[in-house]
Amino acid sequence: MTVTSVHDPSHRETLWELEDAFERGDLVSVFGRCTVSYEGRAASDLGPGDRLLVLKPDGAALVHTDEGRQPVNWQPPGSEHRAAVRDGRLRVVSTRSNPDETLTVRFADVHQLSAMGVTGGRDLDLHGSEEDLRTRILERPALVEEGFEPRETERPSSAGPMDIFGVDAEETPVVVELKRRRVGPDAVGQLARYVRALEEELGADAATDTGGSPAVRGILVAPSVTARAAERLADRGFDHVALEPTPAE
Amino acid sequence: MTVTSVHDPSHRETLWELEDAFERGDLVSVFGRCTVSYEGRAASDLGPGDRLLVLKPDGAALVHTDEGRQPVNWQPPGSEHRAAVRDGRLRVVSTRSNPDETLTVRFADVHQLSAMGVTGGRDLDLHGSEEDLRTRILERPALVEEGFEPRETERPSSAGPMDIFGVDAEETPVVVELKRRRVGPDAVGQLARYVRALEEELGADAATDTGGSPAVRGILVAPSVTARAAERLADRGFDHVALEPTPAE
DNA sequence: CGTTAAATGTCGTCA
DNA sequence: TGACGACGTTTAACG
Repeated sequence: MTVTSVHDPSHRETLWELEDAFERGDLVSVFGRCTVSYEGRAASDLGPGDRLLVLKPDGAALVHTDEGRQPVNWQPPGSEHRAAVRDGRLRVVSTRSNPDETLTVRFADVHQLSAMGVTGGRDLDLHGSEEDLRTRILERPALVEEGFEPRETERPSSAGPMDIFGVDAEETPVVVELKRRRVGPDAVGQLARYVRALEEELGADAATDTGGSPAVRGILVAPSVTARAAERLADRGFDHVALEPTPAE
Repeated sequence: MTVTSVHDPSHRETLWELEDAFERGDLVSVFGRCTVSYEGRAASDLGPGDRLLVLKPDGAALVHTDEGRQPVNWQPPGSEHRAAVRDGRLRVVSTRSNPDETLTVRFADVHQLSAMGVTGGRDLDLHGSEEDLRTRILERPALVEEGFEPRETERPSSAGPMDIFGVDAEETPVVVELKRRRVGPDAVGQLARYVRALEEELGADAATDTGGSPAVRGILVAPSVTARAAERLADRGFDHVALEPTPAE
């Protein structure tokens, strides 16, 4: 592991270090005073100020100010970084295509440059996602409802794949939509599309009869729902089951 | 503007520099070999590897590997950073509440630390957003349709505020939903909710008559729509108007 | 605070 | 490559 570090370098010196770092595939961070402009899906301009520019060997570029989780400007992985000195000023340009986008960072001053060859793990072990919720339910279907029997996950339909397809104790088809956290109205709409698609598939004649039980049931599994989502659930005759992706401690 | 920079510092030396930097409100970047663990809405663990840790004075923390636009782990603004040396090893912990979340970075080695007091502009001038699209239409309503007349923007309804409310040449109420880019089925659902809410508001009796024209029209303005979104638009009897947020060059 | 919808969302997966 | 939905989404606006 090698780290390059230069303090208050000249623009031309920074250029050399950047070119070397690109060559080596280093992860680069540059502190400096700069302006930033972007043109692509949208367009933006950012006046002079001190920022942190991060350049990654996979093509990602990030411009960070002293605030926010999000970079003020960026370029996604797959972009190409180039550096040059024009009129004695360092300029870093990152471009990509599809869509065509360009990020330009013009430095007035470079305060600090570091570059590091990165080794070691990149694989994050993350738990508590929607997949954990699915696993939990498949292991213990009664968490959804007594007598619920999962038949298929990611079952295809004309409205896309539904999270879990199964039947209830009465053998009525059930579409289960999973959300790892509190949901709004959009999730109900998603569930409704799956239910409708399945009803059509099973035959329009099987549609809800007046006063009868529905041909296809919809169950939304989520820790909780907003008031508006609850309304829409009631409208559609869907059920909500309160369940966390991981068991409460 | 002052930049602090130390190369291959000891863990204890890093601790001092970090505490000073927190005190000054500096933007900090640390290159080093570390493990990362997170616990909060979800939980994750990341094995040993070289990473870039960015600590911001507003409480944001970012852990970046050599890949991806997104940090592999992070903490949002408003968190609190603390640093300590335990068993001779530097440990940086960032915590926040509501929800309770903790990010812990344990360093095996610190390669480089830089800290900078940030001054200068943070205000980004961004154009090409949905607001530009709204402005464009309000200036030239015929872009939506000949005879379209906007009456209100952000008009409230029981389903939330609609982007543009107006009437067509026949004085039929029109709900316009704006999207700055190609849209999927979710946008049609959003438009449908607004149209239904407005129909209910204007009186259920005004609902679509058999073969008659609808009581309330829905128009989706977006550069383009996916196939499934087009289906749903047709189902609902809504129109699509192809329009970019900024005029084509 | 909670709710809602936008975003240069980003990122994976699958056809 | 485009479409689709999850994400520890983040972020801003509004009640």
